[in-house]
Amino acid sequence: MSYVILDHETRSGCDLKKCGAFVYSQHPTTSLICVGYSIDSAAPKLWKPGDEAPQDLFDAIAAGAWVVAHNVLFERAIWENILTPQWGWPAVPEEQWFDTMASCARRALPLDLDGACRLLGLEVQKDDEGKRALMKICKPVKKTGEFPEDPVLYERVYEYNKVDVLAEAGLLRRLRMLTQSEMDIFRLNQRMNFRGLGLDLRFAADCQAVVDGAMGPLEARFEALVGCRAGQRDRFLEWIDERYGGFPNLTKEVVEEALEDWPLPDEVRTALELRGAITSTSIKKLEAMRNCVGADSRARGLVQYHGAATGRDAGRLLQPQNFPRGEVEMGKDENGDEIPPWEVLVPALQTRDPEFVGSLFGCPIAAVSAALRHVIVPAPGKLLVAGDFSTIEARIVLALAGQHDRLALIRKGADLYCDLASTMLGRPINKKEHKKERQAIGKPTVLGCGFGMGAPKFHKRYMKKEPFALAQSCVDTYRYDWAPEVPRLWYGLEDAAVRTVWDRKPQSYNGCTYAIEDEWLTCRMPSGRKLYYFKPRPCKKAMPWDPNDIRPGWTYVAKKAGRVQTIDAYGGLLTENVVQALARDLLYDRALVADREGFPLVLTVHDEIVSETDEARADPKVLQQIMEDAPRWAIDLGVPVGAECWAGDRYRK
DNA sequence: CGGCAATGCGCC
DNA sequence: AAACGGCGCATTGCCG
Repeated sequence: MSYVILDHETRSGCDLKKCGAFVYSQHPTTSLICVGYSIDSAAPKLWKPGDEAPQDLFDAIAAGAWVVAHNVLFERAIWENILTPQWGWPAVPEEQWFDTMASCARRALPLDLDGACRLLGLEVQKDDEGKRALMKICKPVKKTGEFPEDPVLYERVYEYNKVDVLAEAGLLRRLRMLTQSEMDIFRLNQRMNFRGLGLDLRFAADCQAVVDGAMGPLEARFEALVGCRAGQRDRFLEWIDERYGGFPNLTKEVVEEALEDWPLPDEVRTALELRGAITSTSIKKLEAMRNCVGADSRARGLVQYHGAATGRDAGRLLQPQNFPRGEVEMGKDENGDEIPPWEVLVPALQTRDPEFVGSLFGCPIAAVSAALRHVIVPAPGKLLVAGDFSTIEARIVLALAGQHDRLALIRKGADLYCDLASTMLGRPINKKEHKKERQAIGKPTVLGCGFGMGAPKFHKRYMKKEPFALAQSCVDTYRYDWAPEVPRLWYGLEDAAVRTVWDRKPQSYNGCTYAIEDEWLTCRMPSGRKLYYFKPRPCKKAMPWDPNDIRPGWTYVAKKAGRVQTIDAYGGLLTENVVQALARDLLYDRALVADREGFPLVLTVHDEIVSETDEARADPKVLQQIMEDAPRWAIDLGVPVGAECWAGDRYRK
């Protein structure tokens, strides 16, 4: 198969990082510096605006060559919005585009070109000087508003471009493309990114008006009280310390505990409450929305294919995967029926009156925060149809562990949280009469204990105010009574992986097969997909409970918290990885079908599918049917799959 | 001023 | 006898 490596260099007054490739490519000041390309490993060639059209490139594409770039959404946006309309370049069929970033993602490598090449030890020259040259000419000079025209810098950028083309070619040679099933998912991801999410900009402006109206007075009150701005953490801490000791920091956890339980002086309490509203960062999404929305009110390029090593997508730009859920109560209408919060929240915010919003919901900033996801709307004449899988990770971990009794209960319609609480308390628990037991014991234990969390962490995270013994009892119940097969799964996966890394021979456990492939440890899962762990190395490690108990273990290299780190692999982690990955495979198996059968996808959120479709076809029951029609591997594994779906004219939870 | 690292916080 | 994980963005603080 023939392939073309493509790399555009551009300049613009638009901020690519803030606005994303689509808005950037449509910005009037954006233009090409050059296009570098290499056909079938030939030496890179360069096209510059004004040059004759690169006929060899067009011929290769017309003959069906793959068109490959690193972060291909950028190249596609530039091609569609500049090269075709302004320079007459022919359209590239959707199926011909490919992205070396996707190849990196599949192998759990860093997604940036430099980082991936460096970690792989690929011999491509590093061109810092070229990069600096590009940085100098890609933005207008602040004072004049003109782009620098220094020919020396341009020549330097042309060289830089060639180096990048060669680096991408190196990546492609080393990593190759994707399996067919991953290619299908990659293409669905491209479609999603091109469709984008519709934004109700008018409502976003309403929200911003409420924020603007509320924020000034809040800031003024804080500054009058404390004498510094709310963002100045260290100065505020000093101020608190003069009035009340015992604040190690100002994390949410500490502040919440202080507000609830400590006998704070009134002024400290007031200042903390004010600061909470003022420093609320989620409302910055309103600005992000303005920045990355196109002329047609849609924001594109929001979902990174396989952004996490497990295969989950990552969010970009306005990051649609972490909208606050909001803690606005359901009100009741005159018949005593619950009113969905958005039906009150949205009209209230549309008044743009912070005091009115405050009178209904307490803090106007918190109300905006809760309403952020409602800015997402379908196109006129369409509806959002969406749904999520019910407690999917808890179900997958039980299935993978072979905990058949609990799976049978789920199939009979039992509620997992009630069932666990019942096991623990030794008496029947039901959803209606024992809300508290279900919520405070059943739910955290089912969700928290599947991946090896110990009692100390469990206590700290879920029941700080309860006796430690209760936390211990939850953890013990899960491990020894409720799902004893699950700990066996942790140890089984750990043992299989350790043996594979030490002996370099494949080992399986419960349908997961670890093997050494090239520079990776792979884990082939029941879904057929493989997880990758880069540079696995044997190591010896002391057990947490006894520093003298040294056992074989292994480490791998991955990007964590933004930088490359060596990570210690242990059973709970491996289990978590496989379970998260299987949930993703289930999601995309169904998403592909939904997309094909009348529910064009616009977003996925880990266990949730969001589609946008004509009002006439917007039947959530049909989507639910698609989602619950589990693939063969999930049925064989015994995963009970359930989905809850809805249709509506605003995004919601 | 810009880049980088660390931290905090939102989601699943 | 066993340890939660997976993300990105905004902000602060530090460095050049």
